[in-house]
Amino acid sequence: MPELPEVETVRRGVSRLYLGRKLLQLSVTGPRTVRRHDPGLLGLLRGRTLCSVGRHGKYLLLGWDDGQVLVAHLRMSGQLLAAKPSEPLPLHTHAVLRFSGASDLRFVDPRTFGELFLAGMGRAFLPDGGARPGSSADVAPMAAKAGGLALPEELAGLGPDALDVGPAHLGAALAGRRAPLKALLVDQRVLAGVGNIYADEICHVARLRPDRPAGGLRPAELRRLAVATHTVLTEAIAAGGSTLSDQRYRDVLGEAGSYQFEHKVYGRAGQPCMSCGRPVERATIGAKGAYFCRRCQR
DNA sequence: CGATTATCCTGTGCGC
DNA sequence: TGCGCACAGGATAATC
Repeated sequence: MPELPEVETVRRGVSRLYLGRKLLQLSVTGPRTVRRHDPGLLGLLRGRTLCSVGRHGKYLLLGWDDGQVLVAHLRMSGQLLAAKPSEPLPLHTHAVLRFSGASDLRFVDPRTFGELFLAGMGRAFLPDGGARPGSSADVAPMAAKAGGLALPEELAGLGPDALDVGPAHLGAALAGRRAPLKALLVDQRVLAGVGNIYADEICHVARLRPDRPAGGLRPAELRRLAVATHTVLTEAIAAGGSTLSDQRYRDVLGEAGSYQFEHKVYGRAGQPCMSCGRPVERATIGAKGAYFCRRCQR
């Protein structure tokens, strides 16, 4: 469900409601939600004060006053919802953060693909207890920042945040690649934050077919792609993200987004293209549905 | 190595 | 109305 605009909307809500608040208790009931390390380690956060709320791509980074970072990913169906302790727990509530002077923050996730983990806690719990290949200090993530936080080592494989990429990065990352353009837009190692909805919307604004071989884009097309990426994501954030018909995505206060009303192609197969009127087509790229206009996008 | 697919889950909507 | 099936905003391990 949540892509960059939705996660950014959640980030702003968490920041507004919980920044500077002290965590009184963190309870985890879902066995799959904290799976990268011993769930009991989250007890280390008790008594800490939230001092930064960052984001890189679709990952939320909660920074605490002792330097710890709690990472959250909502995957397909996760939600972070503020609620008073007295309100009944929704089905599929897997974790509850209790704060001083604020509502509880609940992690609700029916499909259980989402996860929470404390950054930097993985190494000690690897079977061999040793260093992982490719994680040596000389290739450590350099100056990458996400809301003032250094990027945790677990996220070192991510590309730059999609709001930070320009034509130069895209040109270098797509050069020589034969995979469809859309497949690389949703590849988090290329750029972080774009998912299935926004890849289609970006391709439409850029007037590029999602099935174009990614390496074949000309300089002018790469510039359009970079501008479209920034424009679409920025406008989607301004609209509070996209809440589809299943109403699954909600911000921290339970409010729906409105960018779904501005979708040009996503989910609109057979309906007229907003630009030219030709019916929007649906193709399959990387086992996912891809929507585009054959006339407007080439 | 790069590109494709199979898998983890629950919920929903569609066709029959 | 009810049932079975396909599919869903993602990431990643396995396979070709």
